[in-house]
Amino acid sequence: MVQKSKEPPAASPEQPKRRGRPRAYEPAVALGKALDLFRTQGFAATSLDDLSEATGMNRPSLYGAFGDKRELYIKSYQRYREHARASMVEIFRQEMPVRQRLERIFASALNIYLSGETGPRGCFTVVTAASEAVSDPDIRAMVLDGLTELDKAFANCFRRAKEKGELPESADPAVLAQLASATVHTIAIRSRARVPRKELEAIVKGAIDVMVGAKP
Amino acid sequence: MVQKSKEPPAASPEQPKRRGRPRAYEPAVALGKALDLFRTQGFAATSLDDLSEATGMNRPSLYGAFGDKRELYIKSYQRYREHARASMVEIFRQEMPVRQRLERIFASALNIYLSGETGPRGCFTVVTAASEAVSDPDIRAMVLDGLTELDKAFANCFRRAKEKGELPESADPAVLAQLASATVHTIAIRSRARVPRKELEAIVKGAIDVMVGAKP
DNA sequence: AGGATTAATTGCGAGATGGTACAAAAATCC
DNA sequence: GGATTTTTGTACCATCTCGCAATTAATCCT
Repeated sequence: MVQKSKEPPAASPEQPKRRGRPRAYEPAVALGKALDLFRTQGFAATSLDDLSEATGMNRPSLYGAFGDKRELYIKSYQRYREHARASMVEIFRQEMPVRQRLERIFASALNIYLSGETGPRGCFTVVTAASEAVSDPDIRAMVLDGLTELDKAFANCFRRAKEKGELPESADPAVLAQLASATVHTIAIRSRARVPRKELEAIVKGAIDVMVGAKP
Repeated sequence: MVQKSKEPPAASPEQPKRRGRPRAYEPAVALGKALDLFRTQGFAATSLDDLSEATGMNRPSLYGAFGDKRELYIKSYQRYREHARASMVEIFRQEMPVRQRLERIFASALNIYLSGETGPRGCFTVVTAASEAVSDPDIRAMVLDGLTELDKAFANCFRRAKEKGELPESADPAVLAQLASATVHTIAIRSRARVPRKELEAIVKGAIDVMVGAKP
């Protein structure tokens, strides 16, 4: 049991005055705990007991709040994506040189991939692609969407840079974007093999140099 | 049941005259079937019943021949690596331009990743990295070794090219190698999301153009 | 206060899971 | 032919799996 206090959780901004017995958990933090587990262990290796213990909810409550295990996995993944997307939007808000923007994106990715109490957990999209995506069409569609979203973000980045004259006329934003995505994927995989952060950062630096030209 | 014939399997070249009851299966093909399953479903999602059915061996035989599930997984992975390594060696045997060698390597990877009766299965190293590698140190070490081996092969490829004057003096074989590995990883992941072969080939072509210069 | 409403808890059950014990079967050796 | 060796087949076990029904508890509304 983890979330267990007599005090009801800090009321959310607008409280729709829920009737009945108040929840003993906060859905958002419970979903976060579930996400943590799924990210590290994967779908099949995570039992409902694991989830129950981590969230502090017992099985029926989990079921009532999120549906069955698969639905919980999907909701966890959606939450993960929202978080990643928010970081991305933040990085794209202000104007800056391509190199700096790329550095920020990769740094953000590394922070996400290397976090974890028991060790790096990598990218949830990659983890899902490597497991459930082959057998579950719905999950596969979400993964594909995640991959595409990253490609588009990078393409957007390179397109802007080209418009500003930061890249040569010959540069193809789509190709560079897929190289950048590939770099994200490779560090996601390597991080799970416990490749040290320094090495991952070196990979990122090398990739950026190739993509936008070595720093003068 | 799959392997079931009265005739004993074609005697191996040197037959050490095994005593006792002859096997009803051929270890090599059984391991291949196990590998197929593990590659598509992953370790946790593959049950001993699945393995038993696929290999045509019942559980006690499986256990006797390969040890428990984890040992079987490890042996499957080693077999996968041996196969991949053999393809690589073949490609490195004869002299050829960098571009051509890269094209061959990536084509070989695509063939491996896109094969599978029920759909593409991707790269077993990536699949393992995304699942068991975080929790099992031995398996993690094998995965790390697999990643490193690929890096080295590509580095070797670019080093040779540079010596032959195919690449500018400024080219860094190690950096290019990691970009090439990243490309392998990204197509491994995308293949599991059922990205069509054409798109994967386009990604490969774009990456090669960036790495060794666009085709004149 | 009392009913309505919502959530938590207990505990169950049918089935799958990984692993093993034991005896029957099929080959070789003496 | 009988002993020996190795593999197979059947059956089993303890554990875990997911999901659900029934019950209890806490709050709101009237």
